[in-house]
Order: sequence, then structure tokens, then C-alpha cells
Amino acid sequence: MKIGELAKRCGLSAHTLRYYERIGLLPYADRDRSGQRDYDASILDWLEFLRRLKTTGMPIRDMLRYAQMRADGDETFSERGALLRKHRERVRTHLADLEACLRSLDKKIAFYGKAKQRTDADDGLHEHEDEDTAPRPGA
Amino acid sequence: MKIGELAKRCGLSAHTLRYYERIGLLPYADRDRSGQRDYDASILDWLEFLRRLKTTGMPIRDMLRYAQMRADGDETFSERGALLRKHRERVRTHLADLEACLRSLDKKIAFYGKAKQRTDADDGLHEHEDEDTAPRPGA
DNA sequence: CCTTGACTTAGAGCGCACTCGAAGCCCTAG
DNA sequence: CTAGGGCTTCGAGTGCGCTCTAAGTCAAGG
Repeated sequence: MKIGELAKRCGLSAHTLRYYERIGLLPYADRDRSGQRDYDASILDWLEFLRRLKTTGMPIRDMLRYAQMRADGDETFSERGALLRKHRERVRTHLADLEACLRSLDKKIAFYGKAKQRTDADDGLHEHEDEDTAPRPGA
Repeated sequence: MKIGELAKRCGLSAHTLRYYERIGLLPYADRDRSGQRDYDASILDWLEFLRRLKTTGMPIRDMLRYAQMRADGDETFSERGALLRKHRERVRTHLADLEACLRSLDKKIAFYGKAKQRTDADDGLHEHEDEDTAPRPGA
């Protein structure tokens, strides 16, 4: 598979795939006689794994650490596990925060829905103090 | 309340608070006779609202749109509601993606736990689905 | 009085993760 | 034979969201 097709399949641009290889997030791809990258389909699994790390907010430098550890072999096994567990904790925390934000957003939208696009939105306040301040939990 | 205290209370730096004012995310704060900003505690509500938008991934330019609409008054009421509903949809989608990523991460971590820090972790036998990873970077 | 520290401004600089451009090579279809 | 499209390299450029600097003002404490 050439880079164009891989790009289509994984959803990243060819530019980005080359960039990932340059920084070490992707292994150096074999080149055909004319120097073009020739990928094995298995690379898609790694790219999907990277996508999940990225989606969950892991910075590239940490993915790089993981990739490097992997390249370093078995002796880094438990360290890799630890990295992932630590990351999972951050993800869980973030997820909880997001859910709380979503509930606040729901409340605010409910307010917008109820208050019938009229002045009463401003339940008194003006300027920068209206309903936006929302019913806050704590603080 | 002066900017230093507001910074402490809201968790942003004074630099960032001034930056927010500059770009229009915070209203122009009243200055005391010596030119220093003097905040009302109510600004904390707005900052908390902004924090939630930020946490849920809204870019500053969209928060700015919202802030501008609010400043424009009641005629933008339904538009603001629409903006928030649209944002909520994106948040829900993202949340679902995150949860899926978290489940994959759980599986992978389970794999790391089971495979008792031995070779079999890497090389070839990653359950087709657990060890989505396969490369040897660098090179 | 004088120092300390928090504040003011406009603007420059930074880290991240891409994203693009330029110049050139190779293969294929017309 | 030639044009087109996709590929190559690598360095420069982009957009975001801060983050910091420099030079200066001001109020309080020793």
C-alpha cells in the first residue's frame, strides 16, 4: 500500500503520515525501487492505537515515549503498562469532568429553551452577568 | 477584587485574564484610581462558564461569538441557544468516542497485566485486537 | 525615604501538532 | 514523446492558546 491509500484508509493526510515517520511515531517504511513508501496493512492497527491515544489527550511526546519503549523490547514491558495505566487515570478524570460540564450545559440549554427567546433571559442581570453564569455546583 | 486574587480563585494566571480581556472574552474591567482592575465576584461565574466551554473543547473564537452575541442583547437569544445545542452535540459525540477509547485502553491494560511482563507481550501474539501496536519505530 | 511587590501596557515569543511549498523523480496513459 | 499525477525530501509556515518581557506606575511597610 502506498502512502496515498494509507492516508485514505486511516484518515490522516499523507503529509501527516510522513511527519509521523519523521518524528518516530511510525517506523521507517520500506521503500520500493523508486523510493516510494510501501506499507503493510498491519500499520493500520498501530495508527488506530495512536488515534485513540490522541483522542484521549495524550501528547505526541508521550506516544513517542511509548513507541520508543516498545522498540526497546521486553525489558520495558511493565513500564509501558504503567504509562498506560497512568494515562487511563487521567482519561477517567477528564471524562468525569466532561460529564459534569455536559450536565451544566444541559441545564443552561434548558434555561434557553424555557425562557422563550425573550428578555427574561436576562433574569435581571445585564452586561456580562446573565444566565450564563448558570447554576454552579460548589464555588 | 484585584487581578491577582481573581487569578488565584479561578485558576487562571493574571496574564491569561488580561489576555482574555484583550481579546474580548472578559468585559473591560473597571479600574481603580491607580488604573488597576477591580473585579466583582460575579465575574467568577462567567469564568467558570468559559472553563466549561473550554473543557468541552470549544475554541476561543466560538466563545467569542457567544460573548459577542450576549453583549448584543436579547435579539441574539435563540441564536445563542442554537450555538450551545450544536456544541452539546459535538460534546456528546466526543464523549462517546472517548468512552470507546477508554474501553480499548482497558483491554490493552488487561493484556499488559495478564501477559506478565514477558516477551509474549509484543512480538507476534497480540490477540489480533489487544495489541493494536506492531511497529518498531526509529530506524 | 526607599524598597518591595503587585499592578499596568503593547507586543514578542513559545510549544504543539500539523500543513504546506518547492524542486525534483518515476510511472503510466494518450 | 509528453503530460499528468503521485510520490520523494526537508525546511518553512500556520493557527491556537497562551506566556512572558520590558518599561513603567503605584501603595504599603520597615
